[in-house]
Amino acid sequence: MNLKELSAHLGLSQTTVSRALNGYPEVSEETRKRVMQAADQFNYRPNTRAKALATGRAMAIGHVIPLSTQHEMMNPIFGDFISGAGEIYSQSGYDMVLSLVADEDQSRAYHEMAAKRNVDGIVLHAPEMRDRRITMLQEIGLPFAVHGRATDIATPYSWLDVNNKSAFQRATDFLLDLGHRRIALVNGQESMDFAFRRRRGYEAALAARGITPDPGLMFAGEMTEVYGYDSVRRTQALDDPPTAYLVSSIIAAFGVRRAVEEAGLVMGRDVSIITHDDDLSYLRNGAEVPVFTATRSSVREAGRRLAKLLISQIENPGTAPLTELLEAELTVGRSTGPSPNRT
Amino acid sequence: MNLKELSAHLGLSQTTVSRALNGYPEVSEETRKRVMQAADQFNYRPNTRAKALATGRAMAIGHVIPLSTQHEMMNPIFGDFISGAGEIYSQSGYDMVLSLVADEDQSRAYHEMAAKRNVDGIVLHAPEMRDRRITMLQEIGLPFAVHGRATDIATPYSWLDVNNKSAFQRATDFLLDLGHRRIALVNGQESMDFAFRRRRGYEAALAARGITPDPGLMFAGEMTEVYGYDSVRRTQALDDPPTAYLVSSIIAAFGVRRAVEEAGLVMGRDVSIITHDDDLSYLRNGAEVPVFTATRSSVREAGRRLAKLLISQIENPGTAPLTELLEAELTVGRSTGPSPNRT
DNA sequence: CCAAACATCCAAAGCGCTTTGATAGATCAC
DNA sequence: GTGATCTATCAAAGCGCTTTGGATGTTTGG
Repeated sequence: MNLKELSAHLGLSQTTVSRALNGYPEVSEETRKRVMQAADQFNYRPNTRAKALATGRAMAIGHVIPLSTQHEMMNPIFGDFISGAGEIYSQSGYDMVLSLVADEDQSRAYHEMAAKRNVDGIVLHAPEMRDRRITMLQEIGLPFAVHGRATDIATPYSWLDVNNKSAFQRATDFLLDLGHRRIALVNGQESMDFAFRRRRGYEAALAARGITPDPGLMFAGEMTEVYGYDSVRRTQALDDPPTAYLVSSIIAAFGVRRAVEEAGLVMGRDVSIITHDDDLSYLRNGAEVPVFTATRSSVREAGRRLAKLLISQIENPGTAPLTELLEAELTVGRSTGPSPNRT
Repeated sequence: MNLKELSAHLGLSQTTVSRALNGYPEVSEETRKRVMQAADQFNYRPNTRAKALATGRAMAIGHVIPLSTQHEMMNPIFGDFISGAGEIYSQSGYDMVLSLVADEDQSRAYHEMAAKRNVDGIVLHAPEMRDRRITMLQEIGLPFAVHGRATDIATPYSWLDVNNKSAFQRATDFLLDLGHRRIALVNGQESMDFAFRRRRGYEAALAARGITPDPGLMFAGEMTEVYGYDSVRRTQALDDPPTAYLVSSIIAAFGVRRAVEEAGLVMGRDVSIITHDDDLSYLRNGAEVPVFTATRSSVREAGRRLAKLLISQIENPGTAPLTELLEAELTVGRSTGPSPNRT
């Protein structure tokens, strides 16, 4: 059933039917009601393709996912982010189109999206430190918003980010207050902007107390369970092992806990752990009392907000870029306690 | 730059340019080359919307994700599945559109997708035992393929599934061969078809050795870390605790391991664990020697294959439904060993 | 040398919608 | 009673592409 058939059946012009359905005022209430009813009865939905062509709006938002084997962006947090964003999209009538693209095709992919005009805007994921994709998208002129930020990009753009620096600074402070002095950082890949900022926060807190960061206690890598495990194994073999671990992901934190317990140490007594917690739906941090003390920020909520931000950007073209900085909350669980080395 | 402008610039008709770009034979090689070059130079890409309208093909495939809070389908395996499917889609020129839909809107969502004509086919996720969505899609007449199967649906449809029954039957057999007699099943939600089949496999293996399944050893629930942990805590409190655990997800297996180790037991000696392993990119089962003995089947590969299957279905309408049954491999790791209770 | 076959190209219709510009008829002001 | 204003409707153009059905010139066969 299409517009033509529907209007023929009603004995009205396509114009009138279209107007009636789209809520234009120049249609009598009576006919509008009649049209609505018929549309309902025949389960009429305007053909998206035709509508998009006529209006110039695709009513879709693109997410380009780098499909590299190196850093699997299709990672655990992605599902939750998408889930949050998708919620808003469906509320606002947008579709979400996902493109998985090999790293070397990134540039081509964005240009293609712009030229093919099948999305009204783009969400950029996992920005690196001075991500070339941002300037690229600025040149292309398609609305976009970044989940995260990229240090060293001068021209303004829309983004939403967690205050990673402050979160890790506060977490480090918290451990320092508990008397810990040897604090290991089990960070994500530091070419990623968020990881870089977290390290800055960690270092800033140490510096404020006159402690020089020990390179032997700082790790950067893919945030897997095994990575967390290995980091502990290596540091516990040191002469002066750390009494606390600051971890960038709850998955790695699982590995950290495993290694700690395997070494016969008790978490929260012999060794303290703070992890960043993206509040993933399938990896809840304990029930009533959190297992881990954590810097928590829901990535699903981030998805929701970034979606809103981008939609507003799309629907009000010409406005200045929007930005939003979320503060993570520091929630205390059972994984932290005073340093055993406290004098 | 659109077709009109491009052809004007070339001094050719739109027809010829279109034909040249789409590889039709009635164009001289010389002009084709000229057209190709100009298209390249101006970075011309046909407008998807217009093309879709003209051809009647959207060149997109829809994934409808139930957005229930009850069972979070946006779960860890989803990212990997999508990643595999997306790989094939981009190779074949399809876009992937994701719709997150609340459970109560499922029916409406499918009808809408069909009426709006913005996808050429649909992938159905996480089928329940006699999933109503399948018959619904059959009635609608939009091509679709199911990741998994639904018991008790008579009319044929396209699906791709892991042989869950055989996998869990073999795993149970493997444990029985090692002398285990008290084997716990830590299963997923058994309204899900895959979980139901796994239990059938488990029960079949026990029955073959004349063992009656003990309801006190069988669990069904959301496959979280804490769920795995709790299952062990409960069973180890029994008079006659199990010596082996058969687990439906590697995330739950982490929890099982944690509880086992916390109880002072050694995995692979005092207690054996076999888990199903979806071979997730960010949750690798150990390095050289797998940590867990596992029934393994890559969900990413499943995504790839199901995508191919659906595309073939779309491009050859009228052919019989396609089905594919993947066998999981049973890989031996360090989590299994002879039963300590063996006489 | 002429009709048939072929190789290239083009004008125009059509995909299903929105939107512009017009047209009737009703209502109003005076 | 008449021109102006509103109201409710419609015909037709246009979005950017593909595709049908010619048209034009060139070869080819006999």
